[in-house]
Amino acid sequence: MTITMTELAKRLELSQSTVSLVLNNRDKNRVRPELAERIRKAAREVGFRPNRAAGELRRRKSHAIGVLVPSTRNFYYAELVADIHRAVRERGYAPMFAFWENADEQPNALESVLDWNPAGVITIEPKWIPDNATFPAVSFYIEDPRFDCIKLDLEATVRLQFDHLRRLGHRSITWLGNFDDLRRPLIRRLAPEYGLELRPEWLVGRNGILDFTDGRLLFDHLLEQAGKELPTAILAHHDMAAIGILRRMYERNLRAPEDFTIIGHDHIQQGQHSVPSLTTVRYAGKPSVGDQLVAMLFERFAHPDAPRRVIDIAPELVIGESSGPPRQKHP
Amino acid sequence: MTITMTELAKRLELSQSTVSLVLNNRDKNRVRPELAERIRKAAREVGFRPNRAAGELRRRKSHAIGVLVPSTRNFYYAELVADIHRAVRERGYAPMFAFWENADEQPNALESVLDWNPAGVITIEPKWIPDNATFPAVSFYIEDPRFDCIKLDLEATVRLQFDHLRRLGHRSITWLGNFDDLRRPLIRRLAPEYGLELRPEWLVGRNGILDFTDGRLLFDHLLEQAGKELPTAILAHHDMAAIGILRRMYERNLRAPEDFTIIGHDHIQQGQHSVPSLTTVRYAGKPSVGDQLVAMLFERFAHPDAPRRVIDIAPELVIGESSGPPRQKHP
DNA sequence: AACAACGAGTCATACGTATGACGAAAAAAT
DNA sequence: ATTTTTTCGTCATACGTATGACTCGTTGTT
Repeated sequence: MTITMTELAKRLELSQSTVSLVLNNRDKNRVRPELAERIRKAAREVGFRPNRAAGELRRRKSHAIGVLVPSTRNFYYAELVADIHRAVRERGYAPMFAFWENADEQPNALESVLDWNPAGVITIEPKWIPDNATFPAVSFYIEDPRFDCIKLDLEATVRLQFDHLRRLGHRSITWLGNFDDLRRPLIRRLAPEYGLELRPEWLVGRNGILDFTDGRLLFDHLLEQAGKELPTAILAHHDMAAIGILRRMYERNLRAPEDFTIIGHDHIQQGQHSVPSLTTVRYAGKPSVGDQLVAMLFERFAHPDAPRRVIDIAPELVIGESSGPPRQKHP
Repeated sequence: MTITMTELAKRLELSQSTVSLVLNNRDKNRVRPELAERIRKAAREVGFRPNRAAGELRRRKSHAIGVLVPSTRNFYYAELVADIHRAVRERGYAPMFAFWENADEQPNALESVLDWNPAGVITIEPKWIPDNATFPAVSFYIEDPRFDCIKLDLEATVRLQFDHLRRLGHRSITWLGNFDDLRRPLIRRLAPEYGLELRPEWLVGRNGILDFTDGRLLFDHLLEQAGKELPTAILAHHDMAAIGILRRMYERNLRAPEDFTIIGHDHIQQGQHSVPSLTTVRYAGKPSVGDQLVAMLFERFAHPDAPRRVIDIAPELVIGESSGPPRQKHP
């Protein structure tokens, strides 16, 4: 924000165009190499930095990428954000993040991102994108028929979890998580197929974005609401909730996997450092989800009229200490 | 990036200036209210968005705030980042984050932030800022004589921790953390004052940015390197390291606080949900550190020549389950 | 009646850069 | 010797906006 290119040119007694050509490496056959070097050297010395606003105005192209993320309290998203950040910058663009904690904040978050005229937008769990959206977008987790999308193969996920539980000898399960989550109906539908009982009174849930504390609360609800009989295994909304459940179990003098098998989802770092460590599901694959989202968006930039793409990511089971055979008699 | 103000004006058969005046609320006594309303309505209808680049170019002022953060693997920083993000946006600016994992990546991160001509910069643990920096900056944790700064009162921190340990009856301690951390010399200096022994062979450490795994490794190092006698209390670099230590203790069939008292630092969320929960130190205070950093920077914008400010933040001890009286006889 | 003050808009310009069109000199080709 | 090509630069312009200067009626003041 200090010295301009024009001023630099004046000092060198050259035209601004010449300087511009050199500094943008467009000087092939247009500027003598030694002169080019002199310009570069001078630019370095005075610490010249092109004015981004002027450049973008002239090129008629923004280098901002809007990224809409539901909270960073979920550490899975924190890691995703770091990935996206890196991938976007590697391409010479700048990510503009906006976080929303509740669904009704999303319009707001979107607005504040659009204020930056982003070249494209990446949304995680999009709940609301206006119809007159003109920018390219890619979405994650929840599908939007207008955009490219990366989905998790949730049916495969549930089947993996169920299969694991069946092998361990479990006969009953429940799900502690968000009411609206896409896995909830899947779990209800697939449970019988694996010989797993899921009583309606075991199904407790919450709305909104969940964190550790919600795991605690949901576990308490389960114990209050369920009758004498309890399931032997619990599928948690995500690892954070699972950690909250484990903590609450500890406070109630219950142990995993002896009293309940707990299975998480997301494979966040600290799930592997908890006591006990978490059995969970991860979505690996190289490149990472963040990388793929960014790659997809730039693919779309390059080919605006290519057919819409949907990528499914396959789950992997990560077996930790929180799952094991059920007790014969429940406490 | 679609309809421009000029085009909007043309459609309304008005001059671009008039539209500009209205949309920037500079229309007092210059545009008839009903006409202003008509303009606003039209703008809303076509989804007009001012071109940020043009605006910034004209106003000669960027709305970007550079934020340099050492990694987000440290969840304390993840929370700090979220705070800064919110505070910056509330002021109508946009944070440009850059993360660095090793000290030698910081120049790079800084460069990529400066490419956006930020109006100011916030740095966490700055190791390297060039001398010819022209922008205002504020730094956190490590002091830079050129910039405003928010520091933690680390001596008070160590004294709080030591006092807690003395009351519990501890006579010996060590520190598992980064070699270069500012607390290391403090701990060595203050330990005798509290009747706490700290043998040189107990002092193990690492370089760089630490996470869960480093806690594990450091604990192993300690057991390998120390002789027969071991300290009864361990100060961890931060909560992440502390959680790693707790996990490793569990694997080695050791328990906190019976075998070792563990004290963390930072008060990250999941430290309160671990088993056992962490005794740790937090830096509370309203507003949060993130808010204060941002406020400080904007204060600097408003008064570029005000004297340099340094704010010290007082620690608070948060007592969890990981600290307790030492065993009489060590295993 | 003369003039000031105000209301309601428009004009013109500058912000800093990128780039196609142009020019002049030198080199190469005929 | 003339024409063509290449080399090395400069000129001029546009990107979309914000804003001080300006104009032209209308209303108010003495």
